[in-house]
Amino acid sequence: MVRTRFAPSPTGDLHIGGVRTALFSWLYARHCQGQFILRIEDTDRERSTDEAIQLILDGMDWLGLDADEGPFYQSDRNDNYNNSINKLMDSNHAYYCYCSKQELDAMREEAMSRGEKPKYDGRCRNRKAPPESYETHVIRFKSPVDGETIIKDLIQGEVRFQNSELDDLVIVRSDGTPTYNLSVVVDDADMKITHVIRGDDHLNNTPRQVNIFKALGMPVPEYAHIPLILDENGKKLSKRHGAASVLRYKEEGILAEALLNYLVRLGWSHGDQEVFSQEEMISLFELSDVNKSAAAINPDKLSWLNQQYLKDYDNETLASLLKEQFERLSIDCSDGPSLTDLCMVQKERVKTVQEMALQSRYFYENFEEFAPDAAKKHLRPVILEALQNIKGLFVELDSWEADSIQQAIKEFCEKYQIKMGKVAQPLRVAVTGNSVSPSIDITMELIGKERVLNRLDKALEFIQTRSQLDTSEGVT
RNA sequence: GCUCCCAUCGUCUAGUGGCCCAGGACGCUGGCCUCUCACGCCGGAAACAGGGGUUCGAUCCCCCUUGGGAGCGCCA
Repeated sequence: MVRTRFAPSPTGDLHIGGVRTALFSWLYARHCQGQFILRIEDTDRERSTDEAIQLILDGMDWLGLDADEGPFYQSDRNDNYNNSINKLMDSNHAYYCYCSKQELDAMREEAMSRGEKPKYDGRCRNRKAPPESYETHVIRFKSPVDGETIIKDLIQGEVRFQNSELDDLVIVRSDGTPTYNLSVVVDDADMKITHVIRGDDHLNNTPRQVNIFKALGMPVPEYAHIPLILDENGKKLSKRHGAASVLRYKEEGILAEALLNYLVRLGWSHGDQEVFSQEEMISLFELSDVNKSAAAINPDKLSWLNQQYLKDYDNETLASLLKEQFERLSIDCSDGPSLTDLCMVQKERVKTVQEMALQSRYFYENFEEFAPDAAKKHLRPVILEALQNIKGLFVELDSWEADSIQQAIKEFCEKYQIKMGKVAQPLRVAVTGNSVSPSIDITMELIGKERVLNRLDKALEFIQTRSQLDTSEGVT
């Protein structure tokens, strides 16, 4: 049974780099019909916050990355760590170290000046008794001195580390709490994790962890280190670019499905395919198809994918997302067309749900002014008479539906020998206030007859005022 | 500084010695469709980091250089 895990530390936002790690882990578990475990690594009590934990849970939930077990919290597992620490001490795989901070700093500095790696030199390793005076002590792991540790990474391939490069790392702090390298190993062992899938910033830690597994007599899991994600400039993720919470994408109107699809293609591919349903992702995902190099995020491509998903999205579901956006933007959508009808006509002309909300204000709210550029171009005296006449036709219409509206406009165009485009644009500006909207017939239907007629009056008035202004200024 | 990892169009990638004077996607761009916007459709420009090998033949294998990244904490 394959068991994978996602083990974030709640010290900051769950950003898309973390999400992709979670996604790969989750996909692999699902692909193998195994289990996916969520574990919160909160051993650093200073920096861990409840708020960050909640954000992680919310993010995972939004994306549908469901865990079969957990969330487990490291802060609840002290007994497990203590057991393992005792085991290591008893089996002579760990020892007390009494070195002071100053001593360690001096040691590192000296090593650097000699052009060596700043390692701990193991001076407390064979100490029989504590020194005369000391302030505190930590526990260090006895790392093997010679030989090499080989990692057969499922993505990076075989990676060899000389054990002489590894030093005796601290596994218990002076306050008695375990450090990361000890707790991951104990947790992964206890939780019977078979495949550790994580960012390749952990690759260098891996030999240390492997050695602890061995010292504990526990089976070493398989490792798969996935490359990091870079921001759009190819730099490390920062708050400004990509490192903000994934939930921000939700706020911006990105669909969970689209984000997942986007993320799965970062570092993984299946031939030329770009769009994957969740089922396809699960059945096609293989660790052996994951790339070794870092990938930069590309907001344009995410937008494009989002649009692809949007245009085929279920109207009912989309309507509820749209409602959230309206609320977020403080747009009152109670007086106007049904949200599902709106979704139907708007979903293929916008890139995000947020954009859809922003582009749909005029269905619910009256606008104060016509967009200047649009009005200047389309609401001109030459069109005054035509608008007046066509308004008359609209007034007479019994059924206010796209079909009948369309027919009225067509008849009008034929009668007066005007091209559709000549009248549709002025109409559009008149009833929406701007020059972009769905096709004019459906737009007018959804706005509603009364509003359309009112807005036409307003437009006619606008043109008249304008033509008077023009003549008084001697301009035509 | 030391150790480890990486390197195909601007970006995401296909490619596992001949199918490649390198394919797809985003973006950019020319056009078609069209009541606007968008969708859709048809075209275009755009890459194997450099140098050595190995081989009849290298994007693909090996080495070096260069360039990126990660780690070297009582952070995770």
